[in-house]
Amino acid sequence: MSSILKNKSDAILQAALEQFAENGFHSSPVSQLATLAEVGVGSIYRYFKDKDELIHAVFTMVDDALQKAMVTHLDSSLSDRQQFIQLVTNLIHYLNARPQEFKFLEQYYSSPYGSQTKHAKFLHEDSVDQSNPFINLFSGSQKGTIKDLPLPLYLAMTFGPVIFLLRDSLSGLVTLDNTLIQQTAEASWNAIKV
Amino acid sequence: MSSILKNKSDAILQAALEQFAENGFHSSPVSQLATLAEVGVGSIYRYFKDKDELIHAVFTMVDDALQKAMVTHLDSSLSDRQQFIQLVTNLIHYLNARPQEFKFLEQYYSSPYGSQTKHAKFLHEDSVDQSNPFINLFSGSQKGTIKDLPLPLYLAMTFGPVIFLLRDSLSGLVTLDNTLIQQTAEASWNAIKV
Amino acid sequence: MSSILKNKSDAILQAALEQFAENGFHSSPVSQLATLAEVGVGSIYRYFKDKDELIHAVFTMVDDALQKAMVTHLDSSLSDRQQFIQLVTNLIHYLNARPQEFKFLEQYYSSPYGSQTKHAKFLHEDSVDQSNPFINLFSGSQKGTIKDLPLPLYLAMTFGPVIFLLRDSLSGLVTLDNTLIQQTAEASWNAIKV
Amino acid sequence: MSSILKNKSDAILQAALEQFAENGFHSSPVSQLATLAEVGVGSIYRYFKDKDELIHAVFTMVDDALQKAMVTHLDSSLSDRQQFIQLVTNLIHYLNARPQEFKFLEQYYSSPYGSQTKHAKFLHEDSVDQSNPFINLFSGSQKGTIKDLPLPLYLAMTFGPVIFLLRDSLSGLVTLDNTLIQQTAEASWNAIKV
DNA sequence: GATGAATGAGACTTCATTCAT
DNA sequence: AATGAATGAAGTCTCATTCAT
Repeated sequence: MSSILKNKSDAILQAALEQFAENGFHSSPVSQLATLAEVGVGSIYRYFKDKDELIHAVFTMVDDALQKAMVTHLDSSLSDRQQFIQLVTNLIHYLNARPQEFKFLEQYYSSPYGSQTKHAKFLHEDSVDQSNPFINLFSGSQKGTIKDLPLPLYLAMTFGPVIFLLRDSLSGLVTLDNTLIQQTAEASWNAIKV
Repeated sequence: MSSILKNKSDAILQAALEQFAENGFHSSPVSQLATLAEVGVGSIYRYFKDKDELIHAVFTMVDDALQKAMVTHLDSSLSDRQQFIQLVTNLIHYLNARPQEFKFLEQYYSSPYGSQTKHAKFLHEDSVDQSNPFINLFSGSQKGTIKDLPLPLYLAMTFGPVIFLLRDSLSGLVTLDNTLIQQTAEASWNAIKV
Repeated sequence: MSSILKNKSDAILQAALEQFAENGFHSSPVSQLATLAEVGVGSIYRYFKDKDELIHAVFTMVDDALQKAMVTHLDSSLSDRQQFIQLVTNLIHYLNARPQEFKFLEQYYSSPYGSQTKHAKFLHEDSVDQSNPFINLFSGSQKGTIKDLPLPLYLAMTFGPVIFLLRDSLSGLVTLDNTLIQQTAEASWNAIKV
Repeated sequence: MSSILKNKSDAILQAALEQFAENGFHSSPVSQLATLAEVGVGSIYRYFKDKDELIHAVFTMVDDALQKAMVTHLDSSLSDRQQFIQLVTNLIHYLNARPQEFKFLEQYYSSPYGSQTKHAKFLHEDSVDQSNPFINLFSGSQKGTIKDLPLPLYLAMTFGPVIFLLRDSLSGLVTLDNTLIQQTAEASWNAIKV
């Protein structure tokens, strides 16, 4: 048996992501995940203590990949504006191509699960290290390229519109073509630039 | 008699809103709603076909009130900029003071329930009537005060950041004081103004 | 529907007693209890928080009845010897006629459930009141009719042999006829009398 | 090789005894026994057909040792009284020092497992051989030292109180010091002596 | 022989919904 | 109209047992 997923754990995570995105946590019985992952129910409990832990594990998987995707092609030799637009563009492209990941995250953050985890990571001291492209970018205020605003507001102006648009895109209410993506990135930049 | 019925129905809706916001749809047994609303379980089924219908009814209640709140004090004699800032300010004040409503909406939209309903209403033809203050505002492009952008992008730049900030506010990650509200509204305006 | 048991709670307790005695706690699925009690599974959880609580409730029911049975016909005007023999006789008759109750108690006391409850009640201060026939009896040492021994030893000499014999009786290894019962009661008395 | 097998089998039996005594049969997963015995789960099934057989094997191990312990130091040249007291003392000392063995036996006998096995062995014809010290002792009636009672009653008066006291001792309700042990043995003797 | 990953039957429990009162 | 006791489908999780390595 040579599955695409090299190990059972990954097969379970992938199946869980699909089901959770499609049906929500509470309409995805563990038995269904097992069927989709082509494993026995009991196997899921070998790899994950319970359903909650599985949900968190899916989050970690999705979030890690998203973090990486966001900073792809971020060239620190470019202007702040160009970097910012690259970042937003990355984000939209990545998530728009991955509706399951986006739906999962939306659901996760607005559930009791995500209320603990949150995107608090952005704001935590220990994540504010120099290697974080965000921080370099938003410290542009010191360089006079962006306004001097509280960090949460930068984040809100960056991620808020993107999330809102992605929802509409997923609903089929709007088509996220390159023009719209470019317009969005520039509008966000205009919101925070000097 | 109809007034008594109205009261009972309202009591149920209110109890449901509280429980749903606090515990989520799936951790709010109908029996618990009944207890909180001080009615019998069976009575809930007299007013609402099933739990799903109740959830949608709560949404309608919350959404209607929100729509009204947003356009409060919108003086069409003011400048587009001032009207826009008033609108965003209304929205933030209203929802920040009503965490239950906000949590409910977040949960509703990112669940299988909301995926159908959506905030599609904003974009539906039949809501694009002249009496809608939004439309007047976003038709400012014709007056040269805001950029000529697709409607969904206006909405994204208006509501996206607000929602993002409100989440952080509810999480306690940020305090939404008047300064921050003002900064947010202006940043959003800068994103779309000419 | 006019059942023998006047209410559902009693029907459940009775069914549970039967099953527990026959198959043990862990081989008596709740679903089976429900079937035997002729109620729905869910109904059991209306009356008892969980299976553990049901087990404890059965114990209370059985133990209460046993306590009453033991002191039946205890005439304090009789001699200590006669009272003692009456007590032991009561106990044997009662439990020998009720194998289910006996099996249940045996199982309960030697399980994690009973380890907490124990027959500690006999030894607890607050049960050592004057209305307790046991205490009056075992305070016979002050009247010179029984030896001056620690209370636990009285209890051991009274109940220990009875329990042991009842086990054999249930196993069919011995027949507890009146002669044997009388011999047992007298042997126990001889063990503690002056 | 056989010595290695023996060790592995013993390790399993010992681990099983500990877990069963501590947690009960049904709260002792085979996997846990394996971990404690430091063997693979599969190995347990090499030595024992299934969990039931393991339970019975533990019983045999514990019971054999107990039988041996009881007749230790039984000097047939001593008086019946002295032999009897030695026997009871042996029993109490042995089991009071081995709470696991005692707990296991209690649980075994009051479970569906023990209902079959029972301590029937005492009463079975084939165990009533002359080499059994019990039989010699209880045939004292023919020598006029003990009353002429049915064998089951002798056993009840001998073992019943001991078991009852040991329970209390394990529960911490009583301390089985030498005085109490002596008093117990004598009380039992008084119950059956002429 | 030894191992432990994999399995699925089956246990406990919850809760939306019904319906007799 | 109002109630809430009763129900059982369905969900989560455990664990004895197997079998490929």
